[in-house]
Amino acid sequence: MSPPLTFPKSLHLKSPAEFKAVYDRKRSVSDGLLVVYAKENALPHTRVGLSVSKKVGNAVARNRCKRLFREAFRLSQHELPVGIDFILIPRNVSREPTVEELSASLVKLARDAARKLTPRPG
RNA sequence: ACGGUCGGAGGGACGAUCGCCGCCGGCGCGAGCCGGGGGAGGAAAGUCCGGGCUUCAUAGGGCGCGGUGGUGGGUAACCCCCACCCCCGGUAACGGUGGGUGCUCCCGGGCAUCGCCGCCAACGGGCGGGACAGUGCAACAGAAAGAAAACCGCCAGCGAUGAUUUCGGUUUUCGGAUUUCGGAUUUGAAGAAUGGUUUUCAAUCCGAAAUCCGCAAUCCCAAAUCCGAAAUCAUCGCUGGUAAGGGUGAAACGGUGCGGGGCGCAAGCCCUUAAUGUAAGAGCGCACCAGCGACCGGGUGACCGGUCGGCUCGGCAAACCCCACCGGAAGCAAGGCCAAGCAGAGAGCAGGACCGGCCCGGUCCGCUACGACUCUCGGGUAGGCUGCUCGAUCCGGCCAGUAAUGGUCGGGCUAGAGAAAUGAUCGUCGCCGGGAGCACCGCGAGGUUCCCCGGCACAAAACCCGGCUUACACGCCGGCCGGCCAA
RNA sequence: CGGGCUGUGGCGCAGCUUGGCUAGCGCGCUUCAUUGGGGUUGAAGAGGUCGCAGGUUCGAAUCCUGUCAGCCCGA
Repeated sequence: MSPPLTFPKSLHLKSPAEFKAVYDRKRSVSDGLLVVYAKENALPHTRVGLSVSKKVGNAVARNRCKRLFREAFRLSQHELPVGIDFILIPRNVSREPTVEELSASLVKLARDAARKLTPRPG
């Protein structure tokens, strides 16, 4: 039995202070689709925030981008490391990616970021 | 049916799975769970206007600043909407013209087309008050750019100069000499270093003028020079008149047309009469058009129509400005409430604070101190709720009104997020474009169905409304006008 | 939400207030000369819908209105 694939507001990053804390941790990884910032949050779950600039397009294009990001996070949240805050930033504005591509990219980048947060000596 | 033009409404549908944000009901101490139902637009956009709402004070007067500007309505209000007035633009059609081309014949027309002009359908555009309140602007060109004159020109008179003609008068006509001037030739000299070339001087020849001498010397004719007078013409100057005209320019005290006949030398008189006047020359007279003013009529009004007068006074205020009207400011990050936090300290002032351009004026607190207000400093810091969607609301009927819109009756509740929801992935259908063939219809061009591929716009609430503007794939509907065909 | 600025050759700017004078300056570009060649230098030349649309005016880069794009500031 798989756990529910919900995405309530408690899993959102909201305040500017929370965003600033994640950025100040300065741990980021990226590929052709995404830039991911990460920071430990000492909570029993993972949270996520979205940062989509005006370079993406008008309001319709930005909303579309954020919805795709949220759907990718919702569907793959149980494959991600626990207890970390992520910020997702889009790259490669020219083409709209699919949810499957975003989920695969997000899982890979989240695990890399988690490894960067807790570097194993040796 | 075609063409032109203007406008309106829409702008994917259904289903499955997994999700997001409110609401209602039930269960649960609670976290939460279950069920039901709702969840972007015509422009939500740009933020260009106007309001509601909130706070400042219940938003008052003047100045300043800003805005609006035909008239009459509508509205909570408006840089909005409706109707009308005026001006400008305007294609087709129509009429005119006869420029180009083609065809035709009866050789000059006809027809077709293109061009130009006029009148211009629906329609489009207009920050559409005021230029005898004032200050300004108009490059270049032009005599002159706003005020009436100056200037050119024309006319008259006077003067000067020159030319021609006429008249009158003086002198001369042959030869020689001198001087001056002009021309030609060759020679010589000098300068520029030489040659060439050129300049100057001298010599010779020719012509003209002045003076002198000789001859001739009576008159006439002719010619030439000079002087004087008159006339004409040309140029210049002065004075006076001026009422044609002045190539320019976007624009120059408006434009077009006409001005008869008879007698007489003339002045003048007579006739139909509108037909006069000057030394000369029309801005004179009349008619029409434009404009102005007065009166009459119509319209609530902007304004329109008619008659008369005969004055003819330009443009730009989207230059400053003047007039009329309107506008207090800030904005939901407005504003209100709650919880939490070790919790204050010092100073200033008798007056302080506020009305956010200035002044007047006003309001509140306090008036001799347990208070009000302001400033500074230390520590700490964290937010949450509300405002938040029932409203100039939506749908339908009826009534008033040309319309915008208003009234009334009935029904409905229709998103409320907050790092910000309204979605993601599929399936079926729809629409558009393309492709290939099977089948069917059709003589044929072609059409219908099935199959495959691609596409389906512009754009997302952020307190809420009314407008404006801009963007928009695709089809749908309607109004108005035009000519043609038919009736 | 409120306020302001800019748009002119390929690039960076001036001209706008007060409408008319040739739309100008620097760099760049092209050609020619100079050089064995290049640079430098000199001479000549090309290149501008003045963001777009409409209006006012005799006349608009300039004035007015609308619109598009970009930038900045404040809360």
